[in-house]
Amino acid sequence: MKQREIDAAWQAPRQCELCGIRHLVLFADLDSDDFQLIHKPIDVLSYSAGAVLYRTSDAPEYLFTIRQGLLKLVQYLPNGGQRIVRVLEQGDVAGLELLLGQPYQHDVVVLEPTDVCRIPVAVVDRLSRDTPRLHRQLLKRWQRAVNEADAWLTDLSTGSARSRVARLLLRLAEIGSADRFYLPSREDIGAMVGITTETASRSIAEFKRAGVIRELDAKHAALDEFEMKGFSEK
Amino acid sequence: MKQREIDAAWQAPRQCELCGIRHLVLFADLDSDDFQLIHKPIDVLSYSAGAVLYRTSDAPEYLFTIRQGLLKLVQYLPNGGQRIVRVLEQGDVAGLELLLGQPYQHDVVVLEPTDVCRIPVAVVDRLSRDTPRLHRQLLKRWQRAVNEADAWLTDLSTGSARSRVARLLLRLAEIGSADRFYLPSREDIGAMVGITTETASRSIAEFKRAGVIRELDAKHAALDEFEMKGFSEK
DNA sequence: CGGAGGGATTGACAAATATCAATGCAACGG
DNA sequence: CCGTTGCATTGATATTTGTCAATCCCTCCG
Repeated sequence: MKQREIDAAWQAPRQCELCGIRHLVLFADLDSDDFQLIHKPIDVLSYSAGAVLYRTSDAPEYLFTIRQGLLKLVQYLPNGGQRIVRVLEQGDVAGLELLLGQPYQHDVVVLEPTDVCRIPVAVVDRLSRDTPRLHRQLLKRWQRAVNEADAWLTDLSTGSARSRVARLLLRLAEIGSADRFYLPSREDIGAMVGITTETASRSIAEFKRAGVIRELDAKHAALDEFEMKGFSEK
Repeated sequence: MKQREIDAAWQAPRQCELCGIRHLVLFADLDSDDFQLIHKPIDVLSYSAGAVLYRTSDAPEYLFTIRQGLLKLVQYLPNGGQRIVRVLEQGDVAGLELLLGQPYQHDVVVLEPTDVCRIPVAVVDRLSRDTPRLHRQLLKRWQRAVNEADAWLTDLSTGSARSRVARLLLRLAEIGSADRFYLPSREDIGAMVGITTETASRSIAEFKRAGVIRELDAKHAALDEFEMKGFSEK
């Protein structure tokens, strides 16, 4: 066990340098010397749908870079209500708040099979202190989070239920591949746009009847972007 | 004119070092040497209610540190709708997105008389490149923005109209002084919590009748926190 | 003083959404 | 293969919220 951890720690710098999607991730701008500052193991982990990356109550130990997949960030109201405040995809980072000493601010749950790099917070802290090359990437990640959050407020929390759902699907379609996007459960759709499960279901059913979306399998569909934009306006 | 600008540039470092609220602002951690890197004028400006700090269409030249006051960040939907996505108070920064090369993401409008430091983006860019002491403060500002945005999604965009308004007022009460908080126009309340002006008005009127809030003047009120928390739950 | 103008409030009604309940559908395990 | 289980869908109503319009209340200005 000890040995394995040490191996991982030793290999991490090399593996990171060779990472196929490094241009997309937090460590994009680091150089060889920077990687030598990594003295704790960074593990690549895979999760399947429904798995929990972490909960707000978990010990704040790791940041996660999303290599592949889709996750939801859930936040709870004092009265028990819950709301999905964002969705993470390739290149996003979960747990940035740890860098400023905060506990995890969300529960993070896997929607589509996901691969992540699990990075000890100490590693990023150290790099953050000693290499300016990480700073810009950190700022970019924060900025992206704010932009997304603002968009969820303006796009997904305003207007009629149906148009909110339409705008959500257009957003998910941009994340997905050309003709296939992740269609969340009706309950999750409701939690994303602030409506009930039933109303979400009615909207989706209506889109299906109108032929604006076509169900491919239980969790995926294709949509007619032009038509859907019509629905998104009122 | 030229001369005045040069004077300002020369004075900025000293004035910033002596700033009475420096512990609250972006430059909190800078040292004397850092301030020598400032080669463009930082001006302190005052705005009265209704003034516009900037619009999305403005040239991206300045960041603003809020010394005092209250402002709203407004974002527009393609179909013309608008939504207030956040409110800024003392210590907050407007225009952080410029540091990453983005244009202004909001229109920023003064709600209560406001003093700001207007900082040329080049100054922050330079400091950001050359002093790590600024980084932590930048990250803190971004983090605060995300936390606020998430809270606006969960607190102010979920539940019945009345409870959203209640939660908004509780939030504003925390910003204000002990027994006096800024009570926005009904139209702004609507734009903050995603309901119509009329529904906002009905909620406020109901709170007044129930004695949960007391109007002090046109734009200020006091509230009974305990009672209001009752309303905020359903 | 009187009148104009800009919010705020209220009422009446329409429309949208939530709620409660039943049914349909498909995957899964025994 | 059949029953169970977990969603999704749909229907029937109850509530909430939006819409349209009128009135009220101030403040400002001539």
